[in-house]
Amino acid sequence: MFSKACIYAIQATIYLAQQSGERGGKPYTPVAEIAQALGIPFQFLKKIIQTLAEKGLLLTQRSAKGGVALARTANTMTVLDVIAAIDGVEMFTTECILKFPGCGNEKPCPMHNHWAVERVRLQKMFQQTNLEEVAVNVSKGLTRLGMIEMKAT
Amino acid sequence: MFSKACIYAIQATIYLAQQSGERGGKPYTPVAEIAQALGIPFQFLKKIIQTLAEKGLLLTQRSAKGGVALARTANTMTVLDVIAAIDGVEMFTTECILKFPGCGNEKPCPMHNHWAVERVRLQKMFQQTNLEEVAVNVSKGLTRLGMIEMKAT
DNA sequence: TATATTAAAGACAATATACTCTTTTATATC
DNA sequence: GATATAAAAGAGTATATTGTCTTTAATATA
Ligand code: SF4
Ligand code: SF4
Repeated sequence: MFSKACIYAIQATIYLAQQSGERGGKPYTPVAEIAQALGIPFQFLKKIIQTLAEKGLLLTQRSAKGGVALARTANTMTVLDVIAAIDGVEMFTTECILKFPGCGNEKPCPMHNHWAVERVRLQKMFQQTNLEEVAVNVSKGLTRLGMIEMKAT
Repeated sequence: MFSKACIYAIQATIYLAQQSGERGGKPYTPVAEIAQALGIPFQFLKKIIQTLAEKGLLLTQRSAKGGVALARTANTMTVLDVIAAIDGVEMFTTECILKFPGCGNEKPCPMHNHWAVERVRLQKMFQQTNLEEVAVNVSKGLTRLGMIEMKAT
């Protein structure tokens, strides 16, 4: 469905959304902390975060007290925004099932009529889910962000 | 979404479904013909077809006049059957979005509540689509199986 | 200004997926 | 039975993705 990089990006941004409401004078979170907390390979996560920063989703700051932070408030950033930055939205638009070049309504593959309905639902689902609401559920302990449940902070 | 092998498997089985109603005294289709017609790498397709045969979806026959054929009538074989044989059904059951081990209703990831609804719809969609109906649409020219439209046969 | 901390950058390594080649085996047909 | 055709089997190659390492640059703070 999604690349490993994309999954890590989703986890990391949700983690940042969780932090953003909570640390008063500490606006940035070091990448090492995120990687540690979520069990994501540190060096790999750095590259992913660079990409997210290039796409304007994150702010980065070097030096002590540096790290990364969401570029906008968590409730204005959707899971789809994150997916779009890493894997792109092609899976919801053109490259879905049989991935024929130039496919679509005029030149459909055999699954098109069925799939065209579903993919809109999927895209909407990711678009309507913003990082804040997800982060709140994680903080409440209703869902987990990593391999083990995280305790409420 | 699906591996290349899985996509090729779907295309090939639909092609066979298309043939099955049409060739009277020629029950088997050579893999080379399928690969040629659909623009799939021949050697790769052979391996995929071996897997489908091992899983009981296809019958194979060596020698001249040999080839492969569907093991059941096309209207009793679903697209989900083909997907299950190659990529498995994990994406519809356990390994969907964030792919945490042991996840599910009790230990959900942040997308679980949304996704759990969608994945059932997706699985049903592939389960309710059998190869015959798809093949008929291809034969009618309503949909295409390869990079260019196939003409009605 | 010196130091410690952290991101940026890019080369590199490991793994997984996609694809190819060669040899062998079965069997229909002549 | 000899021959030709096509699948079976398995080793090998190529490419993409995932993950690691090292060096450099920025900057907050002491
Ligand atoms: S024809 Fe439709 S369903 Fe098929 S791959 Fe193209 S956009 Fe997707
Ligand atoms: S928690 Fe649910 S949605 Fe998330 S990966 Fe597991 S099964 Fe899929």
